[in-house]
This record gives sequence, C-alpha cells and structure tokens, in this order.
Amino acid sequence: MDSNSNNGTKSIKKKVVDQLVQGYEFATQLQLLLSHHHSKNHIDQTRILSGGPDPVDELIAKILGSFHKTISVLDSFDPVADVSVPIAVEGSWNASCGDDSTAPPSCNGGDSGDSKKRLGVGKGKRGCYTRKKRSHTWTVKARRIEDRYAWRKYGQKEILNTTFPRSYFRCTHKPTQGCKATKQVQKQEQDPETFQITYIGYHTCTATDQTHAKTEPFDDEIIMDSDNTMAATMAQHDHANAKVQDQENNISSVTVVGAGNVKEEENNNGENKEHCEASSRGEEFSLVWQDMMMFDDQHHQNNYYRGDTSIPSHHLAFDNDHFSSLFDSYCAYEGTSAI
DNA sequence: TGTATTTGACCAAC
DNA sequence: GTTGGTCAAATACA
Repeated sequence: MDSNSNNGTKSIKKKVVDQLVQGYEFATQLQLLLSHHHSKNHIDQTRILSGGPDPVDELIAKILGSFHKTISVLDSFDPVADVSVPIAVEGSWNASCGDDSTAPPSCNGGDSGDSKKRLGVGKGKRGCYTRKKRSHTWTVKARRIEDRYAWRKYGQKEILNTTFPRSYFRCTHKPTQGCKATKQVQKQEQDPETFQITYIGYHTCTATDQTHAKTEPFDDEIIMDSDNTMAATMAQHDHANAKVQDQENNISSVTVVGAGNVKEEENNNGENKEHCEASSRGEEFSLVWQDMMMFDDQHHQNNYYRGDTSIPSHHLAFDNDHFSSLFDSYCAYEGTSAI
C-alpha cells in the first residue's frame, strides 16, 4: 500500500478523533457541571419519585454515547494505526497468539481461540503469547464470582504470599467472537468469603447468550480499583454513594486500592490504598462511559432475556446512583487537577 | 459425545 | 532466576 496515502489517512483520522475526543470531553464537562448542580438531591429524588432517569443526564448521556461510539468506530476501523485515541491508549491490547487481530506475524493464526489448529506449529510454540502489561483493568470485591457474563476458566495459579490460588477466566465467547475480556479471581485472605475480581479488558462480544447472567447483577459488587486515575478517584469519591449502596447490598466496606497495577496491589496487600496513577484522561472517559453503557445495556438485555421487560426498581435506582456518583466523582477529580 | 475444568508446562516480564 | 499469565493435553462432567 502507498505509505504516503496511508500516513495521510492516519493523520486525518487522528485529527478527526482528536476533535471528537475534545467534543467528548466538553460534553462530559457539561454533564459534570449539570450533574453536580443537582446531584445533591438527585439520588433522593430518583428514589422517591421513581420517575426514571434525569432528562438532562439522559440527553448528555446520549451525546457522550454518540461521541464515544464514533471514536470507537474510528479506532476499531484501523486498530493497528497509531491513533492516540484516549480509548485504549495504554490499555491497547498486546497481541496474544490467536488472541488478537493485531497479533504480530510471529504468532501465526490470528483466529480467535481455536488454539488446537495452531498445534501444527509444534509443541515448542506452546505458550506463544505476549503478556498483557497493562490494559483496561478494574477490580471489584464481591461475594460471588458470577456476573452477567459467561466465563470460562483457563487457569489457576498459586500466587506468592497469598493463601489462595488465583483463577483465570476468559470470556466464553472468545472462540466465537474473539472477545478479549478476561478476569482474575482471588479469594481474599482477610475475608475468605469475599473474592477480589480483576477484570481485564472489555467485552467485545455481543453476549447475546445471557444464560450465565446472574439473576441479580451487581448486588454485591463494589468497583474498587481501576487502571485509570479517574475511576480510582471515582472510587474514592464514590465512597459516600457506595455506602448507601452498601447498605442496600449488605456490604460492609469499600476499599480503594492502587490503580492499575495488580502486582503492586498484591504486594502491598492493600497498604498502598488511595494511590492514583496518572493516565490518559480520554481513557478514563472511555472506561467510565463503557462502564455505564455496559451496565445499562446489560440490565436491559438480562431482563429481556429472562422475558422480564420490567426493570426492578432497585436497579433503576442503582443506575441513577451509579451514573450520578460516577460523574460527581469525576467532577471532584477534575476540580483538583488542571484541565 | 461434547463441553468445561484441571493442571503441568511454557514463555515473557521483571 | 523468579513470578505471573497463558496454553493445551488430560480429565471430569452432563
């Protein structure tokens, strides 16, 4: 291919993306301002009135969603291109063998998940992959490891200085849809009934099969960690809202731990709490937005799958709480760091 | 018989 | 060299 035209296209795309990202940020800031303005009464109002989502939030959410989807489309259009879109900047997926379309030529295959076909290469090729240094990660504490997605366990490992082994799961849809989402589950030493679940990457699968969806998603989960400043900060500022949620969900505590570095998190064993790590802000937007979109979508999907089109009131309340607290928190975060 | 889990081995990062 | 993440054959299960 003509490298000049290719570079030109990349340049144009980069500009387009930059503009979109900027618009995305502005829209976010607008929502933050508006959200913050009435956030104090928002939760109570939502619960008392049960009147559905706030129209302002809803509108801006649509704007943000439009930006995000556009950026995502542009980004996914040429995943190899060097476009510094905040979405997946640091979190860009390192290629795993047969795990990613961006896999290097050395990893033959590129088919997602049909690893048996790669056996022809020989046993020496076993373990051909590139470890994910960092990705979109966030951690929750939960008393159940089940969530709304179908996972397949692919490994278990004894981890140094831990009592319980760590289990590794990947999305069941990886072979069929190339979904890259994985999660690691580790039982808490302090509280063996609680699991620390680290999610790595987002689901790219359509996840139409919701057979494994738990009946009451998120009831006992707390987002306690992320690979980005905003979400980590959110977790901190979310504390107050989380406490409200805790009471509803019967959870005793919320912990904010080191961001993005699982290893560090483990080594410090929670001592390095409230650590925030500088990261791309766009990525933060992305993560928050995907978090919200995923949450919203899944509620609907789950309910439709179960033939239940009515969303339980406590889920609705949680939606609004969740959205509100996310943005409130980010608002506070933005207030402490120069834009 | 097909699918999911277990577990030892392999490999990259540190 | 150590450690953690992943692979894939073996095994278990429905």
